[in-house]
Amino acid sequence: MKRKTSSCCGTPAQAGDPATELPEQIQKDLDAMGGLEALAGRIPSPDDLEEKSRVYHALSDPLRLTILYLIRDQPLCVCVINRFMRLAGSKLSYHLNILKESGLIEGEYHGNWIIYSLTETGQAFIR
Amino acid sequence: MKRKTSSCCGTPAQAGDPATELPEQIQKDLDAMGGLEALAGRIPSPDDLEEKSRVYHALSDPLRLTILYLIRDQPLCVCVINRFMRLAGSKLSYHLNILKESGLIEGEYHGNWIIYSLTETGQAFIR
DNA sequence: ACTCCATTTCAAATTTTATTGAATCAATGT
DNA sequence: ACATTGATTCAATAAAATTTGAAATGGAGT
Repeated sequence: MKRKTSSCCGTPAQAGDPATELPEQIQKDLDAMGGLEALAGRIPSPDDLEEKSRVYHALSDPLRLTILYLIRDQPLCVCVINRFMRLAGSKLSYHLNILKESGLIEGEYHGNWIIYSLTETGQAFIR
Repeated sequence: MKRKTSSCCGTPAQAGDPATELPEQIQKDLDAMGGLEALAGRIPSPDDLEEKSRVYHALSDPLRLTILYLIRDQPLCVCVINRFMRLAGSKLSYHLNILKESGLIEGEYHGNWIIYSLTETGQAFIR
């Protein structure tokens, strides 16, 4: 038995397909902004998406957020940070590294210590 | 052999400990803002941290970011979203659910379709 | 009631992240 | 040179997130 309307989404639209049925408001909005094709234009490049994801991932852990808030107003060495966190050194180091790789913090050696501070990017996220 | 200065960070500070040695700028900044104790005050509550983490985690995946950008300017049904994403239905559903649970998007049934749109929170993140 | 379709839910398999403890490295003071 | 301390790196393990495919749900039309 042949159906009156083609499926909306099961397969990509084909040249000969009858018009797709969609909820009317969606259809209206889509047309108003240029149709399906125009949608693609507002998605950032894959590289951009990767970069954003990396930053958000770094922010997605309570431990790491705590570190960021700790050094929000003044840089601190790892040892002072760990007065609060009370973590295994290697664990703290692991999280500091994720924050560093994502560009949210930077570390500077001062003799025996490494002093971590927020980068400009980091400051933008921690208010 | 007894050491002249106690360790900075190996163990929590004790009442009788001699003053901790720290890089001078750190020490100065710490004093200026009220010492170690004051630091704790600027860390959000555990609940806040969990909530923030959840939102950032939702944002930490290129697929999910793509979805957010797709519906940035107009709500879309799952089927239109998947015209672009070309994912297994269950996979798309999984990611949509993470975005929904984190409060970045919301879905509304319209007959056979579910129309997803950015929440206010979602809009704040996607510009 | 039955079918069709959009979408979700579930459980198993896979992949990615995080934790642990031991080992390493670099700077400092003796 | 040696011992000490702050911090990182490494390899193994544990835990969490993601992917997959099959099955279930629920609305709409017949």
